[in-house]
Amino acid sequence: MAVKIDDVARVAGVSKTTVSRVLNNRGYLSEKTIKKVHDAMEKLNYQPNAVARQLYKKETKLVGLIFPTVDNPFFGQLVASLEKRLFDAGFKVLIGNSMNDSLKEETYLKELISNQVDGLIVGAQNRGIDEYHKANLPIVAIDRVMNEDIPVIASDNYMGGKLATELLINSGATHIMNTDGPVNLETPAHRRREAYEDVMKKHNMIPHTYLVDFSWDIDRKKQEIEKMFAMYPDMNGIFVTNDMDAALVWQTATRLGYQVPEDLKIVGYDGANTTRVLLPELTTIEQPVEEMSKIAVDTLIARINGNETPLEQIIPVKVWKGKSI
Amino acid sequence: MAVKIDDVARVAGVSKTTVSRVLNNRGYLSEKTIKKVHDAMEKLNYQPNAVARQLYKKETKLVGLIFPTVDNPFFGQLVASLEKRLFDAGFKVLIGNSMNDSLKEETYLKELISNQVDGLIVGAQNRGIDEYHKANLPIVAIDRVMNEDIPVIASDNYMGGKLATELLINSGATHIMNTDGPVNLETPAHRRREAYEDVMKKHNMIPHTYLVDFSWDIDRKKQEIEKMFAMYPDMNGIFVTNDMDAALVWQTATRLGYQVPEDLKIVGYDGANTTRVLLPELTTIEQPVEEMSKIAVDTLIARINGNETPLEQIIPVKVWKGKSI
DNA sequence: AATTATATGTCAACCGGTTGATATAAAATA
DNA sequence: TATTTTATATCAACCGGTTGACATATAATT
Repeated sequence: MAVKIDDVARVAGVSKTTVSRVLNNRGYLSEKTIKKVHDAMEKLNYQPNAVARQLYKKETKLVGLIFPTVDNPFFGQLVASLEKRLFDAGFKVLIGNSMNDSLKEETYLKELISNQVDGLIVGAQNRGIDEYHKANLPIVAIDRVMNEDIPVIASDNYMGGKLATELLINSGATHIMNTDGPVNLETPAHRRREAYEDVMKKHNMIPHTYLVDFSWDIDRKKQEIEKMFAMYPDMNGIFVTNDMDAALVWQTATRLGYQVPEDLKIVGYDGANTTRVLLPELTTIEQPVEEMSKIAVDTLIARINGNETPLEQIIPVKVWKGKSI
Repeated sequence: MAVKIDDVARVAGVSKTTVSRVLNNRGYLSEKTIKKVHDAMEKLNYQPNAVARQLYKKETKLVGLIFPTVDNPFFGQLVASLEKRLFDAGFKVLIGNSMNDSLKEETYLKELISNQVDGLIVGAQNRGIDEYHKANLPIVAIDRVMNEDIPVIASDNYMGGKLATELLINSGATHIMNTDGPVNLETPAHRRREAYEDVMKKHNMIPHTYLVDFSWDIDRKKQEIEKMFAMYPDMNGIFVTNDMDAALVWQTATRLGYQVPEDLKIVGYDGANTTRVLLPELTTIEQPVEEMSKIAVDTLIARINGNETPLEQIIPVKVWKGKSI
């Protein structure tokens, strides 16, 4: 049977209330009493039952994270960073990997609410989950548009798309493609494509976007990319909307006999830690993961404390110079 | 104010107990009553308070994961997989990234215990945390030796080290190095080095292991690897204990003018999803992440249910054939 | 000596569910 | 018709902390 506060009180020879006072550092306490209580806790190896406290306090110090998966350089780094910052701010993290499954995302949302999380940071990409509206809970979204009153943190996707396209043009590419996820998914990431289209038009080039769905598995992606090469044989530059796909494009290009960057120039997007170690040659647009994470956590905590926060916070991106342009 | 069970009872015109019965599907209930209650829950958008239930039931359906970080291809994939399997088994996941910080690991452990998790899966690499012994809790360790009575799941590290070294020898390398983490850390991963040493000796070669600490940052690692190249100029083969480090070795080699695999043959370890996409050219020993994850979750659930489990479960590895040997 | 500040204790209510014991009404059986 | 069985609902205690109200005792200050 687990040690409880009454056991500590008995061993320390004080009342339950006094032990609770020591635990919460409230009210008048003498050094002697504090020591007695601490000794008893030590002796019994007492760990207060957070669940009991949570029930009374209506505060769990838990934050839920709902993201597609941590098995991805960008989301892995983002979640790791969020977790660290939340830990430093005294929160524990309940995690849900929704991986393109609306039902799973909805289930997670319900369970997290049921577990009384103090707040939620959401980066999953599913649609039509109106529970978020009903959830009377502080929520912050990363790179995702949700309800009007849910603050969104995003990298400067438009600037990123613009930089990427300009890099390709300036390095001499003339037939430049773009990849993007499904258009009907309303994410700020689509601004990358908008910027690509704007820049292309400004340079009197015809934009072509090719669909590569985030949820496809590797083999499916490889097939589709191969199709793209077949459909657009003059392509000599491509802005790929994330680095994992960019790696696949590069590999396919090599397999088909293209030299990168001579025959094909590639620019990716994300620039996560892992990618920069495993594939530093890939020129890419680096998302400010640390800043996004910091602002997301700060914003969430502000909301939890009932403070006003901006509804949209856009953070500048950087170019990682590889050897693919 | 949140909706509670009494509100549902009032709206449905039944008692609190009846609502609880409906929620838990216990005792005699008429169809009519069930419908009334469901309608009321729907109408009020009721979510039961899991914390209250947890307090009474002494069961949280929470599992804690303590791992170094999810910002790493191997751990990211492993955690994603564990999370998925635990979710399917009805558990939610509380995550702690301990990143080589014993104090943080200990803090996590205490908080997870305090949060009454039903079990723990640990893959962190810190030493001397005896709280695990005191924790009267089902625990499973992945690739880590802990208490005698805590079951360990690991890939066949010895076989992996043997395969890696033999690959290098068979491809013609004659001066073969090995990297490993600190020796004083008792992890099953050291069996890779033991195998390397055994195979080298068997072939009448002198084994040399070079320390690369998992906790060093990228720049530090790069420096140390560069030092290694300076110290061992005849090196023409190397078995690197993880793929991220192997990528750094490869890059350093290229920078110093080595051709891979002509001048230097490299074999890594881990073979995670992300690595195989971003750097498929790296020949590596592939850990059976999915199997390890499955066995870890099955073992934990068995322990939670009070069943006996094997104390050590070793899972075979595979070779991923790249172009680095 | 009277007043105030400090230290500690007891008690009971509370947080929001769960559940064994118990009551009541309807249906079945004697 | 009386009694037992079955179906359904209610009551109150409980899970393990926290907290406000109130009592008491000692120490410090006026």
